[in-house]
Amino acid sequence: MAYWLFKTEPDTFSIDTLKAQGTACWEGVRNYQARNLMRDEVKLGDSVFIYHSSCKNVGVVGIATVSREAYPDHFQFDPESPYYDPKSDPDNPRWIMVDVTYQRHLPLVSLAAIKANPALEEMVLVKRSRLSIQPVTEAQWQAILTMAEPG
DNA sequence: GCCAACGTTGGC
DNA sequence: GCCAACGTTGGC
Repeated sequence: MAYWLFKTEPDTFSIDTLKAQGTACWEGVRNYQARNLMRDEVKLGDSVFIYHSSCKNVGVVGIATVSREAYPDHFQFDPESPYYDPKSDPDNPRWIMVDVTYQRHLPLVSLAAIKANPALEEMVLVKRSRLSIQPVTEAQWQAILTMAEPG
């Protein structure tokens, strides 16, 4: 069982949207390193922190689980989609997605709080913030849970 | 809106 | 394969 952090811009897709949908496909990942993680390492039943980026309150806002492993992201073939990729071959799709299922909200654990916690200084979020699909260690997972729900 | 970090593209 | 130009991410 592995742990992950998935970033989303809440103006486009928030934890509340995920809660309303229950299960949602995580489309639009267009970065090779993030794609490779989803393709090779994100497994059914893994736990995921949902992280809101590019908004007023950036940070971890909830938990989901992986409910379907990698399959082609059909938006790459849709010219109307912002995720359209004309260079992707339908016989060999370049981009994939996974499905996630809502578990629960957490009280916001802000990026500033994460950066201020010495136990989290090795987090990918802190060291290499731009990756949109990130591995989280069990220790990091527990540390953030404790920050969200002390005691 | 600014801008630093960093990923991608394309000429050579 | 190098690297400059360019585009995107994302915090602030």
